[in-house]
Amino acid sequence: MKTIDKITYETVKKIFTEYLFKNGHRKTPERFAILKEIYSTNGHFDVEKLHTKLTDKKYMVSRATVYNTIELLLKSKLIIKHQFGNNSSQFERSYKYSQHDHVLCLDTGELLEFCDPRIHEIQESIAKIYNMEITHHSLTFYGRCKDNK
Amino acid sequence: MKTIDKITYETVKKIFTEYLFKNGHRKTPERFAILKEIYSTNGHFDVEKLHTKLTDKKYMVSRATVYNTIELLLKSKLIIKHQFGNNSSQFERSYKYSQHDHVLCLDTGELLEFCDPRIHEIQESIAKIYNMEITHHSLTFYGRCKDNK
DNA sequence: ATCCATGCAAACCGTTTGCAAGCAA
DNA sequence: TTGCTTGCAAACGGTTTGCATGGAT
Repeated sequence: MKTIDKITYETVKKIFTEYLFKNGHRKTPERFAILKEIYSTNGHFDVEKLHTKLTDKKYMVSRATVYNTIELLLKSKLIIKHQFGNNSSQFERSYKYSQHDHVLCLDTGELLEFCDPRIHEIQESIAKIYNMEITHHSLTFYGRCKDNK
Repeated sequence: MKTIDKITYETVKKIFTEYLFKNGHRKTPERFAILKEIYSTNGHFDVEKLHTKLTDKKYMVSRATVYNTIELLLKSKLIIKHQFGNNSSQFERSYKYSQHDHVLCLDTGELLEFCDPRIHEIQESIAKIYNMEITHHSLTFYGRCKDNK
């Protein structure tokens, strides 16, 4: 059983509260329950998984509200979205989570994370060549673990 | 009006024919019509776009057959699949098309291509660190063109 | 009291599937 | 002739939407 990091949660709660206030959205208990659930665990999740975890904990939130809140959390930069090629979108918390990329094992579905400074260098080259402002990127390597017999 | 490169088409036709034969699939006119249509144009396409182009040319193929053939073309490595974050999958021909990555303009939807050798270097590092065999990767930068007023 | 947010269910849309008819081998 | 392939339509699954009810302000 993983307990939530109180300081981290207080911080993201504050960020979210400010975002909601600035954009004229209401502070509803559902929205904070969802934020708390997300920041209570590490790793990736999809909407279904998140919704199930909430309802399992007897916190009844509708799927529609989860989708709505996910949208707000994306805009407030508290989570990021990934599309790894499966049908459903994957999300992960982004506050205090160092920017990283992924390696997906095609055999086991295991998802590893890595960080390589050369990506940032490539990004700067691209920005210069195309005269663009790059806001973000998505990099995933697909492969197989050799030690898998 | 773009005309198909005869030599390229003859080559991919041969590759596809061999793939079908080796895997016990039949050589149907629909499959080759789809292959030809794909290799008649550059750039990215989704299933809907491809299906429309075929039926516009009075070549009536069902969507189901397009999906089926796309699957075979993916397996025979004649096309590759991308998921840029929209709902629908994007594809592009891959034979004689140098491996490249993408830059997507968030304002215009314009899709640029680039190739940077450093990605291959990162890939080799990852393969070594995680003891994996990397089969492919997906890298997309998202940003905005500065010269767009 | 206002009116945005929630919850439910229906709608949506890209993709997959089941099945009868067609055609490659 | 055999049985894989096609085409159609229905099913599927993640996501979005419409609307009545509820609750934040």
